[in-house]
Amino acid sequence: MVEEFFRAMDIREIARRAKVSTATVSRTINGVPTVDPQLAKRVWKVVNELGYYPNKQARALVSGRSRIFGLIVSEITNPFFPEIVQSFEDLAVQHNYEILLTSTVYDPKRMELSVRRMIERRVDGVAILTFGMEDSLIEDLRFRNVPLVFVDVGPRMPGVSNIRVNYQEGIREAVQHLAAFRHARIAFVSGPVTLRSALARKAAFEQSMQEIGLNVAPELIIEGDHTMKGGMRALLELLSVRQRPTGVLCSNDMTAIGLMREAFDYGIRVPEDLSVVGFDDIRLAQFMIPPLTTVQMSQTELASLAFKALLNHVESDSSSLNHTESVLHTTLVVRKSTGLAPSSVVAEKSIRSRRLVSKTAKLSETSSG
Amino acid sequence: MVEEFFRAMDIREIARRAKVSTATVSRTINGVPTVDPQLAKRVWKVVNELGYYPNKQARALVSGRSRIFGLIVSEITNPFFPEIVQSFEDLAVQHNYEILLTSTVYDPKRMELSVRRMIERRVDGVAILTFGMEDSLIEDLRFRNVPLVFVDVGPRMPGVSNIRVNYQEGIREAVQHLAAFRHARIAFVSGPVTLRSALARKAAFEQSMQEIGLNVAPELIIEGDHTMKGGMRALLELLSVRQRPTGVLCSNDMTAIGLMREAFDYGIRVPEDLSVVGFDDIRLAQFMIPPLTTVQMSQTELASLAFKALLNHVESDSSSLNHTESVLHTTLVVRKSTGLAPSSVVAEKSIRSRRLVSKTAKLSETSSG
DNA sequence: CTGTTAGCGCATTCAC
DNA sequence: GTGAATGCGCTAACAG
Repeated sequence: MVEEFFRAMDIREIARRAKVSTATVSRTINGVPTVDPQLAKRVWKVVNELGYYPNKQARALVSGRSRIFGLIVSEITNPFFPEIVQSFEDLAVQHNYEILLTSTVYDPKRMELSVRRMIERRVDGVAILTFGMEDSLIEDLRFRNVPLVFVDVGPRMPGVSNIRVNYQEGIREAVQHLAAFRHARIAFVSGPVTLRSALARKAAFEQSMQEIGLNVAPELIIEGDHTMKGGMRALLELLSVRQRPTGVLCSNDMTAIGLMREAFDYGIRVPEDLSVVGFDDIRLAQFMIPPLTTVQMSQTELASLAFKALLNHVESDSSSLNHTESVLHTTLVVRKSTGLAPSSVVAEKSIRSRRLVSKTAKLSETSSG
Repeated sequence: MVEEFFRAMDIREIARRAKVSTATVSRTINGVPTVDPQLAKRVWKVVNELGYYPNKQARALVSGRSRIFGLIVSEITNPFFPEIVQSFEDLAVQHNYEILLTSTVYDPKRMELSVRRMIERRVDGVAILTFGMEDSLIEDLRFRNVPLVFVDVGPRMPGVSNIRVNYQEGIREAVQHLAAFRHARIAFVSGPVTLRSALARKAAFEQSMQEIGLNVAPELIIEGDHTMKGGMRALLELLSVRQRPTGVLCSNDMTAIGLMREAFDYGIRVPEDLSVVGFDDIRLAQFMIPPLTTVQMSQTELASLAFKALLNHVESDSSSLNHTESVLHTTLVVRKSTGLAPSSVVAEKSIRSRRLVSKTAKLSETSSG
């Protein structure tokens, strides 16, 4: 059997074979109701037989809309993002959009490049989830009328929507949960102080403590960096403090995970010796040992709010001059990394500040060195 | 100050302002060397002043190449993938490509839709990382001359490249590592039997055991499903066996993590009571408690091989009729989830098959119920 | 070396 | 209700 050689199919070819004009083919495919059912049937027949798929590049060119939304994240490997990307894609599929995903990997050049790529592909809108962006880049986008949506850090201007996160709610719950468990010395491991979102979490912590008359000891406020390593370092700092905390709230889950990991190495049991609370509720949190109690900031909802905001912009006639402000709530999810505070005597006793060195540990160091 | 209203910039506008033809603008921007430096300078000046970015849609239309590579994964939230996506994007940026990421979420409809989206956007190639794909869909792609690259499961045909994974290497290392630690009863938790890659791992395990004269007990071969839940279930099955294993090799890291999590709940210590080895070496593995010994299958290298294969196809003149086969090696990374086998007496003693129920646990169940 | 012209594949006027 | 013609923004002939 001789296979027919591949010829790039186009609307013209369909038209020829269906014996109609290209305009009719276009109308049929796009569901314009004024097409004669007879002709439409002929067109669909040919389309299906030939497996014709319209060229979206061409469509975009003539229609002026690419049906692509940009999604800028700081790093896909940050466990906070995959969940968002997945939800965002689900919505994109649903609305017949494509998503152009780029990551900045904390590199200003890369961030600039991201924006450039978005513009060159003529995206219909951009969701920026990097917790910060240069004004000049925002200007680049806005100058070209590209609708934008930010989380937390967006400017209040036409064409730019914002999702404000209510950190206070969840963090207050976390602090009160700890207090209910008799914790009085509660530490906080912040994110990088350069991040507005990190600062907001810290402020929420401090306020929540004050609300219930708890003292926030300065030596119990540690600056982390939202990484696991940062969490590990934070635990070390906390160990060196004269009077140790019995509970600790972390600015994100990765920090909490790193901190728990280090605690394990030092023989500090969670939650018996130390209660740990995270923030974000990444999927991983529930699979930690023990499962992490954390403040949930729904990634699904975040994605949904962002997508809807963008969609709203492109669909509104007012040429994207509107601007919405939505708010994302946070709430505590209690799992097993928090428990009753140890009495201070017991606490001091049970915290053995020596590394557990096993044969296995030694072997590992040898084989990796 | 009155802002100049935005006018869609195009090559014609640049040409007018620089007092040259559109062809010259095009040549300049594309670095064609035969342009008079004087004119080029004038063009660049205008381009920079106006912040002109070429429209890639139009470029793609006329050039016939979109400079987009498709990347189909099964689920972005599977920790195995983000690392790959990141590496793939790094390469894309480097080579001036865009990536169209879609996930199939184990849904045939969605898989079909993925392929359709790829075709409609006229991608220059597709990397398929879903460990399986319908022949008819492959045919759809190949019929349109879209270069493809598969991992493990690709057909051997022109225009289709394959990355074969050498599972044997790493798994043999793992088995021998366990054997060196005096483990004789070693269990294996497989992936879904419908997955070729899972089957290959299991076969590699069995062969590795036989090579060193170790018996593989049928009751110690458990069918998992590459999820954490599956790992949890697997541990339960292993507990019910008359003579328990002292070591277990899992078909992927998620399984190992779930298994360890369940072991924790049952008071089974890793590695003192049970040595656990994973497969994949996802980033998370090193942050487990204890850090997971696992067989590494480099995600970075996988991404690189895939990208290069695609690039090779589009750059070769032979209209993508070539076909490469590359191999991805695997190797054991020893961390702390493996140790000396307990003597069988000790093993039975230390495995306490009762759930640890604490007040915290109760609280958690209450608050989530 | 530069400018003019003709499409790339499609949606959309405008006549009929 | 349908078709012929125009143009989206750009590159690649082709002349000059």
